[in-house]
Amino acid sequence: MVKQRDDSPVEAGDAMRESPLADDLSFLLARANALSLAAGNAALAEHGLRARSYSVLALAAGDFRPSQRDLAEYLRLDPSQVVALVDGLQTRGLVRREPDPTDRRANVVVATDEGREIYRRASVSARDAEQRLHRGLTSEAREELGALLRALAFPA
Amino acid sequence: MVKQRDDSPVEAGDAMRESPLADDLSFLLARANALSLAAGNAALAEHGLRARSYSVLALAAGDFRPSQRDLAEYLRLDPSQVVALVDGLQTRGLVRREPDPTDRRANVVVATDEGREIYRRASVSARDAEQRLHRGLTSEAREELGALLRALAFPA
DNA sequence: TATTGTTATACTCTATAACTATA
DNA sequence: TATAGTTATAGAGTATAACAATA
Repeated sequence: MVKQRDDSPVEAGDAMRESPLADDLSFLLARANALSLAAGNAALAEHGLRARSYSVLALAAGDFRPSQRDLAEYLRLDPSQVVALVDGLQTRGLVRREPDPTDRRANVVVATDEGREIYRRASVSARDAEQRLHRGLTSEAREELGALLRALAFPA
Repeated sequence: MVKQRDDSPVEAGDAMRESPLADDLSFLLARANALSLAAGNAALAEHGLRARSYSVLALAAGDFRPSQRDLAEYLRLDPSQVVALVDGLQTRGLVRREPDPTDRRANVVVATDEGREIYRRASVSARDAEQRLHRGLTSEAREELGALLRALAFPA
């Protein structure tokens, strides 16, 4: 994420619409992500979460019983980063490490009842923030964007 | 960017296709950006650049004569980060700070001849990497993705 | 008074290597 | 031999605050 400022994020852009970067999908992706991450972190702050801890909590609150390795792969984090994220959530009582009965090396990360409740509330804030950010798009456009991003995010 | 691993980035995803995050545009944007940034940085490394220095050089190589402030706004960087980026490029002789004749506070950042040449070569590498990453999309899909990302990256 | 570039500082995120206990 | 989790460390990126020169 990049520093969030109060002024409009455009301004200089008006003069640079035809910059060498204007058609660069990597640049557009990075800038869109920076705005999205800034808005997401701001919305999650009242729940004591950030984007990464929120995404770990979201997966722990589902029915997948992901191992830490699963979390690392899905979230594109190094396993060592998952340790710190799970530690933080576990200290707050939002997730538990449970032994995987089929593999004594592995921990399964599951949300506690409180974790599920915090996740539920945080997901409302996150959704609100996202809708505010994407208010310029029709619901069809959002749908299309999701399909295109899924193709990039999870290549065949 | 997240650590780049040799194995497929999917794996855990197969079991989590229907995770609470699977439809989260912010998450998809973050994951797609992580892959894009990793590929971009890898492609730019042989030119001694990274995504951020490349984007500064790209704008300095255009016809805009951007001030450091312009660069900060367009790239969503703090002005203090631009100082460091321009310092690095200037030390390598790829850009110059020129006084803005209309505002003695401001520097205009322009690419040197060598900077333009490095940029030209780097842009080929960047384009190749991007095409490899987006090979799953038709050119119409890429066009559509660009339009949607522009709407998010540069809100009205 | 406000803005441009700058310095300084702290924090978060990313990347790598090595270790242990299991498989 | 390989994998899951962990520890440690370094480097890159993000966020704030303050200052001098200029508008």
